[in-house]
Amino acid sequence: MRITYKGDYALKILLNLSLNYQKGLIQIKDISKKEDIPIKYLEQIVLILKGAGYIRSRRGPYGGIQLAKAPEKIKLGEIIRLMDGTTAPITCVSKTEKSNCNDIHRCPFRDVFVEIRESINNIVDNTTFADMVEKIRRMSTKSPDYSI
Amino acid sequence: MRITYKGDYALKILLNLSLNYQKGLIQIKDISKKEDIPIKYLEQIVLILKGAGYIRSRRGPYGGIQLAKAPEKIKLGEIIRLMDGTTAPITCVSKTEKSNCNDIHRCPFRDVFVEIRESINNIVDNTTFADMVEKIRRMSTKSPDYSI
DNA sequence: GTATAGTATAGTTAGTTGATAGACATTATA
DNA sequence: TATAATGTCTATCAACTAACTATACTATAC
Repeated sequence: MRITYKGDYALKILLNLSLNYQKGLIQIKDISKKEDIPIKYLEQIVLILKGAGYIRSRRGPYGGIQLAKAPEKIKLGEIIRLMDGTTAPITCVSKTEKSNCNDIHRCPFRDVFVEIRESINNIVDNTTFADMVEKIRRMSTKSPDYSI
Repeated sequence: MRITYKGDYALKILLNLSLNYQKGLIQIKDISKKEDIPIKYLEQIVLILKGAGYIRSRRGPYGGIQLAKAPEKIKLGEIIRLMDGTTAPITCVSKTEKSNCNDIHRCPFRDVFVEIRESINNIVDNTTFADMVEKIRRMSTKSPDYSI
């Protein structure tokens, strides 16, 4: 698994929205400024997240975006797979992408790769954005930097 | 971490050499045929492995390559890092590559990424080519396919 | 001296990533 | 209803990387 900027940006977007869950709309340009993400690139990522059902939006003045699901219902793994593809270290052991391994039964590395994949999944599929929010709240009771 | 063909090929090369450890030289072209790796690409990878001290070679007729270290001394992690870079899922938590994270103390994802990195390292740095050889021997007592 | 096999470096091709640009659609409100 | 604010959509591009290809060179055995 490799997390690219795209995936990292997506995580940051959803984190910001999670911190403002049920507090109204947040504007893309404000997230752009706060997280230092190029606005036009951010827009594209937002559209993907919206297309996948994670975000709701409203256009026009005072418009903006907000979470469409509760933070505790969104796992990091879903977002990483959505943006960057499989969590497997190599496609020959991916559950979500095609492989072209030809001697699947003789390769001694395979078990190792499967073990890695499972370790990763065990983490990313058991961590939600609610966990991230809680971590921030614990880190600083005031958490001034995340109130947009 | 993502393992590319380059890394995968390197693992296969060293596995073949491990299976023939202390049994003389193996020719690049034979590994190329057996593992179906384009020979010119394979040569480049062999040079990297040689430069890093994993392989010894002799040119000319009856030349070839062989392991320069015992299989139990070579960890999968070393090879993956050599060929494909850090094992971290994102450079902000890499020990071996530079990062440009600017709020290292406020990012709640960081701990998750560190946990993933450590899980991966725990696997790849505790598995050697001797383990792979043993796995093959167990899988088939004859292991006919690996005798070049 | 010639064939063999590794060494070295440069070039090619295809795909991905990260980003920019501009036109378009929707909405609030004056 | 006009206007400005905001998200939506599509196209394009530069940089990078992966994977491979080509060609010339060097050392060695016989």
